[in-house]
Amino acid sequence: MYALADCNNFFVSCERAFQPQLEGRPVVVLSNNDGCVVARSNEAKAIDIAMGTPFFKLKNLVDAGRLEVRSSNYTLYGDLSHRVMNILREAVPDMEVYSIDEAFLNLDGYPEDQWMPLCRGLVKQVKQWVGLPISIGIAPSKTLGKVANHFAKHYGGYRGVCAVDTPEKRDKALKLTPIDDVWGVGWRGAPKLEALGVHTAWDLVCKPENWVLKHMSITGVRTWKELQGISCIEENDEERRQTICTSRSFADLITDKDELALRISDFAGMCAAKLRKDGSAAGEVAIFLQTNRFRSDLPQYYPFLRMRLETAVNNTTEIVGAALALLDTAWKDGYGYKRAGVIVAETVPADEVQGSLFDSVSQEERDRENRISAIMDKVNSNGRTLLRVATQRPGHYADGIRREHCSPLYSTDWSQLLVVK
DNA sequence: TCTGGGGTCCTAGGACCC
DNA sequence: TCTGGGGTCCTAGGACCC
Repeated sequence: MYALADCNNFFVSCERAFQPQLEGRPVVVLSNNDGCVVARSNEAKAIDIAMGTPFFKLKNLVDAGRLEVRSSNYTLYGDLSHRVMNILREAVPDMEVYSIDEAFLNLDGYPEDQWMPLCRGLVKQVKQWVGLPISIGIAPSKTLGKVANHFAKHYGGYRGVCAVDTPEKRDKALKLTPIDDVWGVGWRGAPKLEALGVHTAWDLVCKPENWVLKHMSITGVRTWKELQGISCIEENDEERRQTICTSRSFADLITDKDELALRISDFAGMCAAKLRKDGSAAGEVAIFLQTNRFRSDLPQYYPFLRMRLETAVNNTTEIVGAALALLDTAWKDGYGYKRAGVIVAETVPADEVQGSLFDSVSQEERDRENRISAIMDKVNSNGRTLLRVATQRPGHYADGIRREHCSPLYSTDWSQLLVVK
């Protein structure tokens, strides 16, 4: 039996935890670069602000005082997420952090009559200790947990916790769940299923397995089983990511190669640090550049280049070097670059790297680079990039990214808090 | 003027092997 | 003119998630 704990309107709730004047008001949080809406309060949803709306379309609402807006503050959200997860883990150690605002708690081993009081207690505790509202759905599969969570979130009568733990409750819940609300059925799949006469989760469950396999493939069959309470989505317990990407859009178009090289160095350095954090090394480095696709008046160019490394590495110097070599090939004058990124792939455990006979870098050199990277990690451990290679950008990595409505780092940076006061 | 960032899994099709 | 059968591996692209 699973309990899916999910923070309500997470980014907005994080802002509200420190700015109670936002309570009861329509609030949106924007993506990086103040691009588009990525989180909405219930009041913002009520005035039909869609997920992904470009911010410039909402400026008049903000100017009229009818909408509150905040830039995304991932340092704040990450810190509050940790606090929530620690509370949940304390209560149910067998848990899987699924995303920044969601976790699956494994209730197996807890007596059935304790599920509800345990989860109600967690809702109350997270609100009291962190100031965030959460909802919990209890069910025998993760997909049904999502369904239960949806009811907990949208109907006040459940007081934050809904259990779909009997066949009767399950059938009733499935009949009330539109097919496009089902976890695993996306915006492309839903219209297709609608056309085939499947409008609710219940309609899908009523189809035979071979029908589901034919129209939805193997992943659809898993969803179909999960909706019947047969758990078949396992935890991804692989701690090593297979690919790691660091990318950003820029506030202004970049037309200077050296300027772009600074950003690419930064992204590559961040990828290398993420690799080391995972205990991984990458066998491939790739970069991509993108012009502004909305500017039909300007020439467009979307290069994606990659190179295999002789030996898998995770030190900053070599990853940055590879990325800059790719930039040399990818760069073309005459374009305005709006977005760029670095991807490291083909990851392997750092302590199981296969050496190469033909490696151009000696083991001594690499050991030295690895030691330097280890020192960088220690010095940079408070989240700030104080130590960097010379091709990286001076100043904070977020330079060049628009964040005009950003809250202070309330929970992690006392100096900023005092300045605001 | 202004439109995000970071992942995983599955499938189809091509290249290649015998 | 007629032109097999059975595999594996890799890649690109699609679909999904948050």
